Amino acid sequence: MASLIEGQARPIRLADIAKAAGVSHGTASNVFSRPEVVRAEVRERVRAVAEAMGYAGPDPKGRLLRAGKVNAIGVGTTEPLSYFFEDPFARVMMAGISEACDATGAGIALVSAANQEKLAWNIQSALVDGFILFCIEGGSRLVELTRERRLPFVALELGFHDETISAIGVDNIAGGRLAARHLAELGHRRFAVLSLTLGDDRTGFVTPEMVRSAVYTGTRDRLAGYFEELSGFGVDTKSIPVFETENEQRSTWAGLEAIFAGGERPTAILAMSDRMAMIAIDWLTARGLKVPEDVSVVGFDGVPDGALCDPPLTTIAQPITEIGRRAARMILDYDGAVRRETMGVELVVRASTGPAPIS
Amino acid sequence: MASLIEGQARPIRLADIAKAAGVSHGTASNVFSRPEVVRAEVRERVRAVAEAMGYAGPDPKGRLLRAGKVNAIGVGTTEPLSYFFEDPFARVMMAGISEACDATGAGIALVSAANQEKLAWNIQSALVDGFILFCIEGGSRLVELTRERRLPFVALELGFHDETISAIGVDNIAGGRLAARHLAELGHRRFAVLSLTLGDDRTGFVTPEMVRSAVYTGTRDRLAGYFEELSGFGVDTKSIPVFETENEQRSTWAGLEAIFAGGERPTAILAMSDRMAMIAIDWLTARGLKVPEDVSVVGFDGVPDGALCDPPLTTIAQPITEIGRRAARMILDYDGAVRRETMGVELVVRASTGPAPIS
DNA sequence: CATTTTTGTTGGATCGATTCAAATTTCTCC
DNA sequence: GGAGAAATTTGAATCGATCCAACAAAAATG
Repeated sequence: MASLIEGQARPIRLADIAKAAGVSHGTASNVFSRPEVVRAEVRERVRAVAEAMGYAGPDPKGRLLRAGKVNAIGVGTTEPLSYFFEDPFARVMMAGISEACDATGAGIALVSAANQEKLAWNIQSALVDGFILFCIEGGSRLVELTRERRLPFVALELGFHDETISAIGVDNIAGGRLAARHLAELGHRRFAVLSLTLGDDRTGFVTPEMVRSAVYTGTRDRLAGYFEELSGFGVDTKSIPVFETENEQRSTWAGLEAIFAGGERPTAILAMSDRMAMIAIDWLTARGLKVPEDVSVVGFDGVPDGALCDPPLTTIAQPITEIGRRAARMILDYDGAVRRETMGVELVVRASTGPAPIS
Repeated sequence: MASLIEGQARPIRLADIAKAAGVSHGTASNVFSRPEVVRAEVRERVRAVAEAMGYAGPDPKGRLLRAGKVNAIGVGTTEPLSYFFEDPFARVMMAGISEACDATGAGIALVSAANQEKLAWNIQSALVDGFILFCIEGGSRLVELTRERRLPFVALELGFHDETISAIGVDNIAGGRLAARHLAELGHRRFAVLSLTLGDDRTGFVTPEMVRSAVYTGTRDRLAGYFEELSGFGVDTKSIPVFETENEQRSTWAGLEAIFAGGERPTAILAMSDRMAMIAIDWLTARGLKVPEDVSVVGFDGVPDGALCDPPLTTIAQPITEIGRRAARMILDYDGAVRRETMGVELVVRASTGPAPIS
């Protein structure tokens, strides 16, 4: 049926249809975008001509320029694109963003890049009305690049203090306290911390000065929460080993090796992400240490995988989906204001934590 | 620094800075897109003016219209957007697509919609150079809508025979045979099949006539593979219950209930997706039936979750990531040809299958 | 110094639609 | 039949850039 898809040469434009049907551009345009204002007879004639000529419908590229709004939001990260589909935290967040976008019919464009130049280019040329930024490693660079685009944007998990930009985060101090209190109440007194990064591209043990000069306030606050609470239980926080990792297996293993190489082994591990916590559980189990009988582990984030692992993970749950929804709505309903929201977190007790072993 | 982001009234255009800097718009354009052709002195002057006026850089909307190519590929489905982040099969596929896109710097736009009208609109207005279609339920509608856009597209997991469109799929017959042979060689003789849908929106037991008139040839072929192979082992395939599900929990449970309500219980289940297979394992375990001692289960797809579940799932693995990569490249390197590729599958034996129980 | 080459700049045309004020046609109703 | 109202249609202007042929200026060459 219809015409063959030959003559690849020059795609048919609305103007071609208008001429062929003997009407003006204006009318031809109306046939597609506001059919009710065109007389039925004319409308059908134009439609027939369009069909016969194999017109694909008004090209969104043209419409876009006129309309101004793209009706899509960009989600950016410095990780490779596959991060969105593989990382459990990102996935739940994306589900929340998707929900808000689905509700208003907005699209989602994923923005990322292997290297910095490409990232800059991709951000500059993304066809979106605003950005949601996953600020992990190199978040400040990402924010800087995005700021130049002068489009609304929201930073997620904002790792640094910049009051001039919109952001949604969680109460990291409260989360840290909740985790620490839970373990302390179970009788634990010897701890170790698997920390997210405090600055860019570094792993290893952390000193108090490094904490003070932390770039990422999220990390700093969780640590502060842990320490404040533990101090209240009479724990000497200065002696707690804090190992900075990159939230992946290699550096987390290195951290665990280093922590367990010392003489006084911890009976409880405070991990700043569920991912690290689960890696830690695997590592401990492989070493013959039972979780939670020998070592308790508490994570942070509350990703669904945590409930499925063995043993199920005790964690500080963030309202990830809700954060995603709100972030998307901030962009969709942008009103020019800088908004900063802090969401609450809650302790979810599962089976990776238990009473401190009798020493 | 720079100028305040006030005067929201009218964003600055390239033409504005050209005038302010006293150069033509052609030169101003060159400053941003081909800086090497403009004299250093002029270039810096224009840049300074742009900076001072708070110019956000050339608007991609404008560039796009001229350039013609969007440099992004659309991935469409009839499921809600969150499908891409939640379904394990989709996630692996997206990882493959992401990889190819990352490599060439192309973007990904997710296209989906709650209802049909919105879906049509979203497909019509997606800013992409081509589409990759997840053809699940309602795949034919999706293909029809996309065809009207007259942009290159590839169907994934093509569920119906339409030789005029590009598609990438797997050898479903071979996969079916592999699964069936494995079980038959373990001594199984009583089977049940948890099938994907043969047509749209139906669940329940399947009759031979329904198989013959199947809309989805993928489903039909897997079934054919199962039956051909089992016949070779002397199994009466006519007596094998085949239950059509929607690849989710509710209908899969219903299928299992129906299958196990009968007198002669199967010792082996052939599931057409890993998802169903895992749901089946849970259901059986909850019923007190041991997998694989009492009932063996083999899945189809080879998603990573299958290796993690308990017991780890024996399955027919598709090269999902590779399919994704190829699909993306088909769009990125589109040459006007209709391509149809069939990928091989392989049997991955894990712990969900074992010798048939002695009856 | 005249001529060619090289290098930089200009401004009109174009990409493909939408919009809206003005012009035209059609319809109502006396 | 004609005035006035209502319904349609027109066509120029616009969205924001890039491209390119033509021109101008500066540099190199004979």
